[in-house]
Amino acid sequence: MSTKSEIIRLGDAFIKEKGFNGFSFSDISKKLGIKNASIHYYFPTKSDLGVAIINDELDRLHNAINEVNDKDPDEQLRKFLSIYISIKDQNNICIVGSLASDLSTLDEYMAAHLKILVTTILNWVTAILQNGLNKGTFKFEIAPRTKALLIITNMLASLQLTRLTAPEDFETIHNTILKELKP
Amino acid sequence: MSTKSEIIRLGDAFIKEKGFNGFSFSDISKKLGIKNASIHYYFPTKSDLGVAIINDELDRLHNAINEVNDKDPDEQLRKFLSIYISIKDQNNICIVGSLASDLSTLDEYMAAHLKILVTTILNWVTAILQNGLNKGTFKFEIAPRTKALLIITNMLASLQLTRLTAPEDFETIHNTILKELKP
DNA sequence: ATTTGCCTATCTACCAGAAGGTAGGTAATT
DNA sequence: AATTACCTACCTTCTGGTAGATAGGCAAAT
Repeated sequence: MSTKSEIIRLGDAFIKEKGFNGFSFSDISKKLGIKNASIHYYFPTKSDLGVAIINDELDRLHNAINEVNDKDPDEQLRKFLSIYISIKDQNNICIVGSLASDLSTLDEYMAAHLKILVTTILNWVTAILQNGLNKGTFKFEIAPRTKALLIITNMLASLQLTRLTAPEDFETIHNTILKELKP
Repeated sequence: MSTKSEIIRLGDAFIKEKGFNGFSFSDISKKLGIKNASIHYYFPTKSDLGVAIINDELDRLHNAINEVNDKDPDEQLRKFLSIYISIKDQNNICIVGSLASDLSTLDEYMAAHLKILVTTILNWVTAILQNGLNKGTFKFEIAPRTKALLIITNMLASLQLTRLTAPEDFETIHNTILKELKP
């Protein structure tokens, strides 16, 4: 892997572990065995790195969306939920939750790209739910967009919260979401 | 108000606005017109301040719990939800969500006190829901503790997320939670 | 075939400011 | 006399960031 993509990968991991204000260029350069200045060569400012990390996440999200594009809504939703499961397995939190928490410390560029990421997720889940409702795969009484917001907030905050409650709570929430959608 | 409680009040506000790693002693001292060293007089370390802020939140939570202790479950739940509404009105996020996001950068003392705060909230909401279920005020099919987790995660993450989606989303989520509990 | 020159990816060395924190002093209050 | 609530002055480490050097690779011009 190239140095540039290694920097993005490590920055992404640090945001999920410690938050955007919780890591420094030194944290990355020490792990890679390079100097701080080499990171500035690829990313002039920390915000430039932040934007690159968000765009990288957006790329992977688009890949995930395309991967299950022609599958049924149940499988699509499971694909969505599996993203959070793998974050939980690493004892991290989701990048959206991490950056949204620090929103007022981010500059306009990072905020704008974060907004695109959030909108993409929300639109994807809304479409999955709408589709599942039409096909009879899912059953719920509220607007698909609202249901999407409820499910996304459940997953996002359960990553943050269940590190402080019982270890099995995350899985309980995950299973309950699927169960409650069943017709 | 005493300087000490002003420091706690400002620290609390900064955590909700910028996160624990997003503010410094200078941010507080400048706002209060005192010197950094004066904050260290009351709180030797930043973690000491963090613990005091969490304990202060816990005090206010206990007050809120006692305030509606003999009211019906519907009013108790509205009291709980009103806490998030007033945070939203200030365009901030909840302190639990903020600190839980930065969990791995907090020391053991802050983490332990944060855990107490989370547990207190979860137990309170679980009790409200259990009570409402017994009395027929609420209707839901899952375990009260699980339902509490779902509602808390909805509120917590919607504060973070809805700053990036549509402005009315927060209120929609709030109203949906109440509506779905109706028998 | 060799020189010239530019591009890439790193380095060394440095900077100003902010971070959290400490030591010791002082003036007013109890 | 002791305590409280500040202050000045200072320290160390870390922060994001900059300037300029270097060494290798490629590629066109001589």
